[in-house]
Amino acid sequence: MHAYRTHTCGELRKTDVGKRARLSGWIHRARDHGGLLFIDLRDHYGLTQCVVEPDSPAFAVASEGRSEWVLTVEGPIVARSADTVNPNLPTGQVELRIENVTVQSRAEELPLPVFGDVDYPEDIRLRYRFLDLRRERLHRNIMLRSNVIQSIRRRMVAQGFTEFQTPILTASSPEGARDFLVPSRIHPGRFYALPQAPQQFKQLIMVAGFDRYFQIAPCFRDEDGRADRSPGEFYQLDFEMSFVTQEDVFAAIEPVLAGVFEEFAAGRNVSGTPFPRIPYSEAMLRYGSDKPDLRNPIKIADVKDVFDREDVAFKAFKNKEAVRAIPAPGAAAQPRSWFDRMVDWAKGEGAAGLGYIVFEEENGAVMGKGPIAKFLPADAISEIARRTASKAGDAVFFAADREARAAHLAGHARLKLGNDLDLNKKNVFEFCWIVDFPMYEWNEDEKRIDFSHNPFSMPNFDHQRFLALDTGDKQTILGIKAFQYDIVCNGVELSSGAIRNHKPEIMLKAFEIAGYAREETERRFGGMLNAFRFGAPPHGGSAPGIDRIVMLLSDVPNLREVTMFPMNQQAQDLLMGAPSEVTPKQLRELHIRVVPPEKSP
RNA sequence: GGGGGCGUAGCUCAGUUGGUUAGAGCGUCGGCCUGUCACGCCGAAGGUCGCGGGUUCGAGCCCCGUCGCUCCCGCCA
Repeated sequence: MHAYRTHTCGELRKTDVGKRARLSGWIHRARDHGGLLFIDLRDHYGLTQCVVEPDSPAFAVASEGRSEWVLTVEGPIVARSADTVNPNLPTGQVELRIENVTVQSRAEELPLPVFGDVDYPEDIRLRYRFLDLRRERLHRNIMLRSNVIQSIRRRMVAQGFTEFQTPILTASSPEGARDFLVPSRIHPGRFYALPQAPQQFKQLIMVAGFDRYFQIAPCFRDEDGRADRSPGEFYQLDFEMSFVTQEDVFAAIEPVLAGVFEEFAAGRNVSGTPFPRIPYSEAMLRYGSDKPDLRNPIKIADVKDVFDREDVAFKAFKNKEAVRAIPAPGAAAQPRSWFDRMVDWAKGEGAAGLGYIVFEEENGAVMGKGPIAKFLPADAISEIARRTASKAGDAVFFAADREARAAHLAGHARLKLGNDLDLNKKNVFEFCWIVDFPMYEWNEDEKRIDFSHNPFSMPNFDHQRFLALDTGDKQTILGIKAFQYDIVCNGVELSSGAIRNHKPEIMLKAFEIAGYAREETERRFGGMLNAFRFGAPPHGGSAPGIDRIVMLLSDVPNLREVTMFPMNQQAQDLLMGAPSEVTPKQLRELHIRVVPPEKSP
């Protein structure tokens, strides 16, 4: 007989009755009846009830056991009587009658109970992560994560992709985030950087002729955390393809994502392929966001021209850069206080206010009510109703401001209304692509043109005209779209990707437009530019976030629920005690001197 | 860097307008219990009310500061 177990704790069934078994696991729960002792023994696979009778030589030892001790028990498998079967347990038909027991390991009083389903404070959960991970929900989430990654690998390989590893110690990279730096012992004063993403490497892999690459890639960014953004490190399904158009990239990755989501949807619906493609400008108008949650049926409308009409007496929205109408279906039934709370909420979001109109039926016609309705002629109100698909019983809110702020407020109001009015579809994964991102944006603070997203995207613009552009032609430049695209699912940005700019002249010009002299671009990205001078295939790819995929599938609001050993929001590992101080010897070898921040008095 | 919330027993929490010795459940320890599966019953131990200062006859509660955790803004594709 094996030293520790003949079966797992999730394995025994009625057909095993009569066998002898040896099980090892943790005491999940013990019920001591004095004359009879039940121990629920738990391992990775499940739970088995074990019984000791007082005449058993094992009784004395077993009755000492407490929660989370590790035991090995041995004895016959017996059937439970009909009235003692536990239908909630896969092993509930049988129990192991303990004849021998060995205590493998004792447990002190627990700082975090494994049994039960109570929420505990994050810092205790993180400090005792090994206990938290024993608990059913987290254990299940971590297994889901592993299964999702396995499924992704299988599907990517089936699509003809090959997995390669890229360096972890590399050079400071061109993404916008702060780098984690690693000092070089051999080269005083020089530093490696951990990759923010394997962006340049995967492009070099394409230049090297490997055609279709992927990697479950660790990425490192020294930025502050959020519930859906781990501080420090996270994983992406990084992939890249040669000789492809944007549509080829979509066609390659859609079935992988849709397939993974269907495989693990557990009864939830997955919107079909192809995913809808929504131009960035339309997303910002209709959803007020570049990551629209399509479970929410509300669509924002542009009504600036209605309020600018001469016969509209309402002055507050005149000459605003944008006026957006956010429909609130069914909201006419809400009390006045509900509308007041919406207005207060908008002020909390930094808005001057939030006008609204309530649509009511009167003599067979739809009438507008509310504080601003009396300033609008009937046909203006019906035009607003038409554009927002509103009918009697509905309401409409207005956001008027500079274009970006109006879109932002309208987008947030849309989400709030979807939640508050319970309008959102349930148990569904709604995917979409956001396409046609602008290549550049105007930086009002510094009065200059910036890359609006990834500087390595190919402009969707005639190449000859692009090379001939006057860098001062602001209007044309701000109108240039890039071959760049995001995947969004249920309002969560899963990935960003692009068809890359593989032509050195166009890249130098693209950077020149954003204010980088050719010499500077050569200096910063010379490695890649140089590679592109020796035969670079047109290529593109993307990088869906693994953690966020698992978060959506396991329906949790926080990345720590799907990460084995996460850091806290302050980017500390409370279990291992990272970051930590190091010895003076280590610092000397690395040519590092620490200058502590000055304490303000 | 900024804003909100939280901090009371090992754990989850309650704690009235500032008023006697700060309570409950789980856990721990002791006792009883032969069919439980959130076992039950009896009893006990366990507290720097995050920390420091202040107001007050009196502070878990009010004020100031500070630390920790968390969520958000900034930041981050």
